[in-house]
Amino acid sequence: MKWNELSNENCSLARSLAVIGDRWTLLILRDAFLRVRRFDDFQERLGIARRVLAERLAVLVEHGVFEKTAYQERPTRYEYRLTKKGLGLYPIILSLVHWGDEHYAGRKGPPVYHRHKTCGHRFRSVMCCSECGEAVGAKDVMAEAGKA
Amino acid sequence: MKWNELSNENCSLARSLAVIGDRWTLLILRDAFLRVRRFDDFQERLGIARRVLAERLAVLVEHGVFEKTAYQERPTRYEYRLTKKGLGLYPIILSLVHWGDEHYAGRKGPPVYHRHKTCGHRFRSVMCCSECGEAVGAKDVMAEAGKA
DNA sequence: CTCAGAAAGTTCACTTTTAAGACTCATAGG
DNA sequence: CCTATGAGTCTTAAAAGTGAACTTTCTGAG
Repeated sequence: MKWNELSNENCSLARSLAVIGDRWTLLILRDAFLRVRRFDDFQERLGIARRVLAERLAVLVEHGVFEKTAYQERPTRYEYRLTKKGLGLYPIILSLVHWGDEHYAGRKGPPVYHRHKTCGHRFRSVMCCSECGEAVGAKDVMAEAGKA
Repeated sequence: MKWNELSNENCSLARSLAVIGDRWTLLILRDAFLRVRRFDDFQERLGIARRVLAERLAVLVEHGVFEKTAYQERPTRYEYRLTKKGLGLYPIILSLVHWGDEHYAGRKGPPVYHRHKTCGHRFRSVMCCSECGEAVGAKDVMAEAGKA
């Protein structure tokens, strides 16, 4: 299978991966959630080849994950901001961070903590059921075929 | 940056990606959560090159995501089962599916629904705060440096 | 005016990774 | 013996990634 055929699969996971399931893309997104917005900042923080960064950003803009807007004229300079759709990726990012925290943090604990502004506590992300609000684990879920 | 240097980064997301952030790995895991366990079954369902599949499974076993156990002797045949650590990846998978459902499902709706056995309803995964239980969005979170 | 510098890319010449598909090996059944 | 099954390995060919230099459009300093 070629990478771009992935978006034709009848699977939401595959279709998500076609957009963000790339080595660099998730690191770009991580930095975006840390408010990095400019080409050179991404490039320098990640050490990514400029060609690859340009291509990934273009894909993400095309898919509406980032919005490319000028932050100054003369010379025109652009920045990349997460759209609403892009912000919707946060659970994915946070789940990845959380799994890494749990299994790969050293004795000093995880490199970053997350504080929930609303309640004021440091927290972990927990996956919950939209209907009953309880925490959900892999064993509590049954997959059912949809119409598509 | 080379891919294996990723695990040396002081970032939980990068360390997770070093293990599962690969094009194919998340598709393998998707199938694993659908109870696929054998080499040929993975290979056939995914259309992945056998060499790549063998290599990915080996990495995942090495990292304790899968456990490789013989399900018969003479000739010895193995199967790959998710460990507890592997089951912990479910939130990542489900978040990816959910984002795909939300943005790439056609008019027929998503290809797969998930039912919460405990409460009996079809549900979406919602990311919640471990402390107060409320739903958490990107804007509600503040990152704080840890000691590591 | 000229020169240096910034920001956001492009282009080029290679390396490294990935992948497709044939091939191997051990064993079982007929 | 012949074929089938499961779980891989091997060989090439194609795709992706890399680092360095180059481009374009301005600004500000000397």
